Amino acid sequence: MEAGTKAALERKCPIETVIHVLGGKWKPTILWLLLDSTKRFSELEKLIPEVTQKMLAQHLRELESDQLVTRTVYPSVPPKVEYSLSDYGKTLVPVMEIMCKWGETHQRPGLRQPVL
Amino acid sequence: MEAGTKAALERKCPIETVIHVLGGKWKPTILWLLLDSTKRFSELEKLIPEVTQKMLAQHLRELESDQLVTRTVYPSVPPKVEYSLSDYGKTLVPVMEIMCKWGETHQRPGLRQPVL
DNA sequence: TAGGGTACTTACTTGAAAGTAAGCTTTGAG
DNA sequence: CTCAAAGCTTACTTTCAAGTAAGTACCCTA
Repeated sequence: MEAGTKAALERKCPIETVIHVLGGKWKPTILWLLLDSTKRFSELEKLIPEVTQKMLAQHLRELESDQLVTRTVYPSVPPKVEYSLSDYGKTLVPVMEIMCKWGETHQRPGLRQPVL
Repeated sequence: MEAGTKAALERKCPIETVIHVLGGKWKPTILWLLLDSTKRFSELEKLIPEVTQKMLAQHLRELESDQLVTRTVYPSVPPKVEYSLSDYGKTLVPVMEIMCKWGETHQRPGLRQPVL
């Protein structure tokens, strides 16, 4: 660990942890959809038409490695893979809800807008 | 507005709005410090030694244009500029608190860690 | 007249995230 | 024998946030 890193860790705002796990371009949307119900890869593709297979796969892998999402493979042909919000992922739900609420209320013209 | 954008806007998760305003590398830290009290540019520099003047200025300008932060210039020599959390910025406090809490609880080894 | 303090800005470079396009695997159906 | 379906992976390119380093403006003090 290099000099300064420990101090940085101590001062580092825990908010960044949340931003880190939710911070991928499509992650909030994916989690939001999974909150509703378990979904297959192809269902997510259809529900988020702008996302590429690469990004969807990558974000799902990251959410899985963060343990927010559970991946279940059914060894059938053609393959079937289901993604669902884990119990751990569900601990994020109140956080997402309050973020959502603020976002809805305060998303308005005149402020800098996120890039679509 | 190009094709698809409207649909994207409608489906777009409001969580992204929050991530957008808090999403700069130093923004959560800056807001956290301003929540405590009004601070000068040079004070923020000292409190966040890793940030460069460029990034601090840029983030402060963005927070100001998002109306979360108020910038007050005192026309003295040498110049004095104070930054404080606006009333609007204060509406974000409960959101930041719950994010912080989740971050503190769930920041742990074994998960993908944010880049320092 | 030279230097110092405060609060920046500008030009350039680096690196990570995201996008594009194509390929792979397995097996049953035509 | 070939194709389609599902769920990816790989190689390459583009975009954009962040970092580096230097410069600017102002007036005061020594």
